[in-house]
Amino acid sequence: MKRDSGYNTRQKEKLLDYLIRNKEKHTNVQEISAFLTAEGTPVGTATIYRQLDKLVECGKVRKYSFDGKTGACYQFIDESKDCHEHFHLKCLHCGKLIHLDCDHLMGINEHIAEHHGFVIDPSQTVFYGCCSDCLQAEKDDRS
Amino acid sequence: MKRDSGYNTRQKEKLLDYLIRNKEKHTNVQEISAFLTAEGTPVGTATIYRQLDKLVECGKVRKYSFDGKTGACYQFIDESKDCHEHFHLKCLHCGKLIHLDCDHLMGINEHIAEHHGFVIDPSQTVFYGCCSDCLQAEKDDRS
DNA sequence: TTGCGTGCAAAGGTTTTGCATGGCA
DNA sequence: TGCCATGCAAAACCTTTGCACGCAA
Repeated sequence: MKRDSGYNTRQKEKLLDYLIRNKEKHTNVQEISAFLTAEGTPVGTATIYRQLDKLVECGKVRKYSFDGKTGACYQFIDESKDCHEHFHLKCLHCGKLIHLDCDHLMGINEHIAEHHGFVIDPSQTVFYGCCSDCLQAEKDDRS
Repeated sequence: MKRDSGYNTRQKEKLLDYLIRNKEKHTNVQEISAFLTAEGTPVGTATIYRQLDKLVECGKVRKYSFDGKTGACYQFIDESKDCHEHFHLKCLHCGKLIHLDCDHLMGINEHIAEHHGFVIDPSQTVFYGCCSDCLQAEKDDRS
């Protein structure tokens, strides 16, 4: 993981500002671009991609790509939440991201490291599936 | 999930044949196209996508979207193998994809369903981290 | 004959890249 | 001043779509 070297530019500042303000949700390049343009401080698409790459590279932002069609999602990593210590669940229906603090699950790391020689990076790993709300909604639909 | 209705065409046959022959690995449209072309029985890209969609639709093939850049991966579902869904490990360093058949890990599903009300879709879930080869290589680098 | 399947090319969308210019340190 | 960052446009990719023609049933 690289360090956050580089110049401080208006674009970089605006982008980071937006990401931090929206750290509780996933966002994407289109959204960022639209917002910054609306704010009167537009930033070129290429620049957004390049800066996001760096932020991902130095561990400040998490990148999710689960569907090539909709494009990648990005989210600022809230240090105070200690996201390296737990897994994430993402609902494929409503897009909700769930932070999962569970000691039982953290045992997965050890198991896989021991039995499969593979070291998992929880901050990059997301379980995809369907959350309880959406399961309930589906059930209601059928009845 | 739909049924496998439709005509039997040369293209469909060739595609399915390729998928079955390579059921132990993930493949993608580019690979399929290249192979069929090399075989002297080329199939149009659009047709491959359309047929794959149908196969996914009727549950014969699983589709993976790891990261938008490399495009989606497809794999024939081997019914006979009692090939329950398994998880995948993807090495962030060398990009290797590891299929992980492990009963212990499948217990995760039950745990999360029971304790967290969330139903995981293993076909969409990938553990990211570092494989044993790359861990070894890193160790060697440092020494 | 009917209507789905196919191939081609074009379109769509996301992400990357080349290159000249701009701006931080 | 020396680089890195930016912006624009073009390119690169993956995937979908429109349309005329082909082919299975």
